[in-house]
Amino acid sequence: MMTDEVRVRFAPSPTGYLHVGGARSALFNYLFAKRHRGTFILRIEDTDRNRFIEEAMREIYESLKWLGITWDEGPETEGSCGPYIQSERLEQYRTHAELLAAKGHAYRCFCSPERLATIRGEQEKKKGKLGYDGFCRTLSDREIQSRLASGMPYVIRFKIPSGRCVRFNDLIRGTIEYRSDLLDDFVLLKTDGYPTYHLANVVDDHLMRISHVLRGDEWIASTPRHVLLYEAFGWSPPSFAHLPIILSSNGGKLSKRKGAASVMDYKRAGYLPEALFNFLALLGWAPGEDREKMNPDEMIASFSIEQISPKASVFDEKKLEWMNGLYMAERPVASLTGEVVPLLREKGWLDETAPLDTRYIEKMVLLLRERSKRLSDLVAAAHYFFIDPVAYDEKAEKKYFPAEAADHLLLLDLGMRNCPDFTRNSLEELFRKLAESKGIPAGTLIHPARLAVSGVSFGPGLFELLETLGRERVLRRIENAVAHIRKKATARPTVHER
RNA sequence: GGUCCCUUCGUCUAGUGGUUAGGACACAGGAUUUUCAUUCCUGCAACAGGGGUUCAAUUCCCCUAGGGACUACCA
Repeated sequence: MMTDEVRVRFAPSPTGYLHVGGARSALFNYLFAKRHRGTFILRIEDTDRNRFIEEAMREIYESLKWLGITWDEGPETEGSCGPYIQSERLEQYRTHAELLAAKGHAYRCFCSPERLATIRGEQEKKKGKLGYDGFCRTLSDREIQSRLASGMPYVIRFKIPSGRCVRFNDLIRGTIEYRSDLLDDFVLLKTDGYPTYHLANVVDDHLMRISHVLRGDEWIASTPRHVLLYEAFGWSPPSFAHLPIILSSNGGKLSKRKGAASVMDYKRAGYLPEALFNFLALLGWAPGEDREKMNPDEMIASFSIEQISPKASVFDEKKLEWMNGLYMAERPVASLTGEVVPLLREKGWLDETAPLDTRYIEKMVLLLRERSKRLSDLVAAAHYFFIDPVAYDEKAEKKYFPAEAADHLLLLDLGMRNCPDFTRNSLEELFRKLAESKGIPAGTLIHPARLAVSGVSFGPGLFELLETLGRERVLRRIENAVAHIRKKATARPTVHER
């Protein structure tokens, strides 16, 4: 090793959206790089032309940026080891595959997909070892030349050495051993000239001087192949750490069908990026000291691979909700308002022809923020700030809209009409005094008033709510409610309720 | 089938050869409040099972069970 510089990479393949499991891998790489003042690299592994999805690259970039995970080298930022998109490095892979062939560590294989399927079928029947049988290993030069001359398609396979014990150290689990005889001669370069993951990964990690490979634990079983590849090239392998997967609450994989799976799903569900960042970091990693809510700098300061658990963890959305609530509470109102406005527009609650009443929306956000766990909850609770209630919650109406409530509301209407400044304090004074003069509990006025202005029986403190809504809206809604109650009262005699 | 990985409250986890096995989320109860939410108390709840090693194992070793990954010209 020339240097002990930390260089890590997140290497997704653009086959779809960025899964939260992938995001967590990216996050751990990021935290580790920052912890050691190293370099975090983004590399796109697009060597499968069949599964490539154009849209996916953009979604990956967008998801990472939204989460606040920025890369030091990679697409869009570049760096000294580019290009960082594998389809732009095909020459590199071909050269290296040929190099291995020349050194006797690899060979051309002309076996047809049909033959491969046949031997595979037989192996399955015999329940023996699966994998390529090495048929083309022993082709003579003459046979190879004649097939090449006739334009027969071929792949380049790695020649697995026999009788070897392949050992590597996993920073999270310790030593892992495999017998090389269990491995088959895997493909390095495909018929179409693209490399397989194994080749591209090893070549790039070496060329990009990657010091630590932190990746999903589905790669454990492939690691001995990679180790053998490094050896064949004469390179020293990086350190490895395999991260456990993230499961859904039912113990299975996290999937779109069972709710959310991608980073953008969580954005759409109303979560804040800093909350998801914090939550994801704590899945499989714990800094000790019972600390949970941490900002990125704190996480970076205490991050270490040794503290990562080898155990798969369940994504507990309830806990994410709780944590999101904490971040909602500390987000500045102006910032939260910026997040909420587009969502209100989607709902069609904002008058697009009028100028945006930011002051009003900010006051609303201030009232709703502490009782919302997600942006979507806040928006869901915001309707009556823009739309007059057209109906009232049924149970609440039975409880808070008795016939005499109309008289109470009318008195309040009169009082509020004459209330000099319409602030929470004077409104509260008005309510309390009125209740006192009528000899009734203040709640007898408060509850019907809340229902009248909001249509529901819960929400912010009534007086600040009234102040925020403003006199005009409040009086209009109170009068609507009075009319509603009176209409119901006169209708009642003709209606037999059960 | 083969190989490999994993196993502390329901969930995320801390932890140690001798602890009342700690915290957080969730859940339940209570306090506060004009409602809801917040907040604050309190409670419930775990070392997968079986063998060893040891004066002593949740902790070290082995086995079993359960879960998972890989076993492609996918990553």
